[in-house]
Amino acid sequence: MSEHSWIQELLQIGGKDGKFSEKQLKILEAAVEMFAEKGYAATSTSEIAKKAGVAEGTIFRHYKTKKDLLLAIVTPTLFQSVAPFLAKEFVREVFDNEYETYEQFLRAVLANRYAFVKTYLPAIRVLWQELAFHSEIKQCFQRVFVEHVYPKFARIVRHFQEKGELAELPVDSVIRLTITSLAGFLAARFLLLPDHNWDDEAEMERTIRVLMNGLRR
Amino acid sequence: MSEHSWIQELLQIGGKDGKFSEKQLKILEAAVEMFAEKGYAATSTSEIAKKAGVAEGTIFRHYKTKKDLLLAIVTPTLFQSVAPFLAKEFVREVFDNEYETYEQFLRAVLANRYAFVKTYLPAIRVLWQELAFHSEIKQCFQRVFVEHVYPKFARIVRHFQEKGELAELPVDSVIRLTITSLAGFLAARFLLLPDHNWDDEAEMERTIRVLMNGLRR
Amino acid sequence: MSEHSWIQELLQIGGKDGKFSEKQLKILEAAVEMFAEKGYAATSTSEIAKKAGVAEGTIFRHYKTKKDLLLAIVTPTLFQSVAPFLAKEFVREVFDNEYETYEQFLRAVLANRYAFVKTYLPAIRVLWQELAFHSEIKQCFQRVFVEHVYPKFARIVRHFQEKGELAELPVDSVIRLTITSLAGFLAARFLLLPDHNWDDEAEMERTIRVLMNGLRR
Amino acid sequence: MSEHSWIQELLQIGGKDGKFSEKQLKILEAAVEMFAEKGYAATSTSEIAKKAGVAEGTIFRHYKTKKDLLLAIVTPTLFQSVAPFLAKEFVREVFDNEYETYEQFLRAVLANRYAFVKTYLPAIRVLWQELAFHSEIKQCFQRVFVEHVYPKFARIVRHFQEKGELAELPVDSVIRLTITSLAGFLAARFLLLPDHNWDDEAEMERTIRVLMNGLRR
DNA sequence: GATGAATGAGCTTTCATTCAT
DNA sequence: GATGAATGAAAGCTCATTCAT
Repeated sequence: MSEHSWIQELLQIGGKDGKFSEKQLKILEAAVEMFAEKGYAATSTSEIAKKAGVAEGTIFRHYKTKKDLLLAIVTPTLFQSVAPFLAKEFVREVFDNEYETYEQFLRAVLANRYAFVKTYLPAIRVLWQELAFHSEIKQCFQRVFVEHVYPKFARIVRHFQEKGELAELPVDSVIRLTITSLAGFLAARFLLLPDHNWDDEAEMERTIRVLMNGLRR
Repeated sequence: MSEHSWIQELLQIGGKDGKFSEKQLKILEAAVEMFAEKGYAATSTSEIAKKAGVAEGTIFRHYKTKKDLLLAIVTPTLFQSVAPFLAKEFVREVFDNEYETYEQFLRAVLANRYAFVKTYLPAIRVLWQELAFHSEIKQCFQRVFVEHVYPKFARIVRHFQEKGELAELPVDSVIRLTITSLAGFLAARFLLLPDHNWDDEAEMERTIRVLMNGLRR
Repeated sequence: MSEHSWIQELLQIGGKDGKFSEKQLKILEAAVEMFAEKGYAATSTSEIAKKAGVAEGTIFRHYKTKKDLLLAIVTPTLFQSVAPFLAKEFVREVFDNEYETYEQFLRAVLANRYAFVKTYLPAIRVLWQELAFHSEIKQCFQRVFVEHVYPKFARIVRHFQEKGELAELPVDSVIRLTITSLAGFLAARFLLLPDHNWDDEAEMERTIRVLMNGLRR
Repeated sequence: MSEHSWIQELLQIGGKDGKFSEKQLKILEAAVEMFAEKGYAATSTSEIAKKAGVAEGTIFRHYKTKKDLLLAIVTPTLFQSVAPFLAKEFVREVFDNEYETYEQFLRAVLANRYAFVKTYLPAIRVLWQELAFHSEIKQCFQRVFVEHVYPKFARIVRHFQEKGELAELPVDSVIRLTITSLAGFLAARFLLLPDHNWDDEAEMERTIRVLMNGLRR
């Protein structure tokens, strides 16, 4: 019946299946699209209601304020954005030699995040834009990064430095350079020049190769 | 008398000295700060007027609409952002062996753009945020890039590929990787983690080094 | 419950009964009165709202712009102003000897329009004033006149010229003189000197008599 | 030097020659035209200033308020509108047999007022429109009518009733019917259907003829 | 649970008017 | 006398939110 499966998937980080009614999904879908296109502040709830095909009041039955609606979109997106690092089995996979090299690890991460961004682009746009203006979101982002992403990432980097693959640069710098490289590709690919004629496979390959040449001992 | 020299400098891409009155500069300064902090759409003209210490009507005497005020800030910022590539002597400097290596060239560009971003951060924030929502700005940006930045950048890259310094990667990819690396550093440094304890000299050095290791033959 | 029957009647040229809510009628009534008193341009929507006892936003829920509110009043008034000539049975009545003479016909028309103006005076004032400034209204008026009023009026005049009652003046002049005489009386009576001590019956009788003496063979 | 002679003539009801400066005339001319086209309330002083080619402040140097500017146009126009009846020699001319019949008298008045309206149409439009909204103008108009126009007109009507030319209708009705007929022609000719293909001579002749047929004993 | 009319605060913009130059 | 930058009140209109149905 529902056509909104992508929204539903994005929002269901846990197993809360069936939580969203048909109308609710329409509202969320309409909101993501309009927020991505015009920005949160420049989108009116009446526009969202019209696009979603519901009455204005219906929005406020589900979300007490317009901002709640934004957070309902942005918070799950934020968590999904760093999902691999939240997964319990993730670090174990690295250390259990599922990835023998940092390069293999990068390749896996990039492929995974590429697919994620491609699927959920509008929601990511919204997150990215509004991050700058809403301190709750920014703080949430920083907390997640500091508590979950950074420690695991650092262990992985140190692991491959000890294995001799990576040069003895400061761990923070390696992380920063890595994220910048991968995110830089995704930003260029999907945000800045989405209409450019990209050879995705090749460009990802080059991105990894150049980065690894730079980072290797 | 005036304290707004930084705005004045930013906006005077040509030699239009003395063009801005005291009140106009106060308006522009207040607008940049508020737009950077809360976003264009979420900032009201009455807030700007109050912060600038002028009557609301005064804003509209100088800028017919709120959007005109935005463009008065964003357009010069956009041009200044790519200013080195607009300068006539720029390419000549490269080919006249002012820069013997791509690495030297990168170092000069990064130092220059680092200073620029540091000085004009709020205006750059505004440009960066609103680029996504206003097609006129986006188109202007793309035109400037395609007509001025890209061709010169490509010549430089080819020059150093022919000299044997750079690997024979596609020119577009070299440009993309270069911009991503430098802009990625600046974004991390000034936008994402401005409060982190950065050792700017060292991190810029590492950024250049890793990138060059990646790009070298 | 409702006290606004006159507005409701005026606006319901067709059989759209029950179309207007209580608040909508209050808005229309307040608007007609204020437009008549101060003119459209000099009346603010906040004044209308206050007089109507509704919030200002409520006006704009029903009428997208202030001008739409004007047109909602003026357009029906315009049609009602020439209503007799729009009625399908009207011409037949004349030719079926319901009126044996032009004089009888004039008497009927004048009595009818006298009652109309007396009842809907404020709305007619508004129509009359704004006709001069809004080309849409003027064009609508001209179209209705040329397509509906003039042809029927001309047939009637020719009919009584052929019967020998009216002199062989140009039809256009007869129509012009007739309308000028009747409308002139109504304008003097209700617009220019409403406070004068009028003997309406006698003055209407004189108006008809003098006009007919002038037009008769 | 000046091109504004018509305005100057209209405004100089007395012999105040040379009273208006070049700029003042430009302001008045621009104001009349815009008030006639859009109405007093819908015309801004800045529009007038732009059209007149002067600074906004200059208007307020000559006329303390926008309303003063309106009155500076409307008051002279009002007096000129009934000018014949204000002229001292006017009644004497009638009784000294300069006009042997009411019909001759009407013909003279109509020709004179026709020329006046044709020359000063925009100012008359303004007077006519604003009369309805400004009680000072209305009162001024009524005072002039009651004190100057009506008594003289009444004497003339009685004169020709005594001479046996006019029927023994109430004097007020004769005056009303006369004014209505002449003003009705001028209104139709210049305000309602200025673009119609008028044969002015013939229509004026018919107007007089029909009216006289109606009023004659 | 869903609706949409109603609200009133707040938005961008315009305006008549002032005043230092 | 003329200017036009500056004003701030008020204009038309939009908006997030409420609530009776």
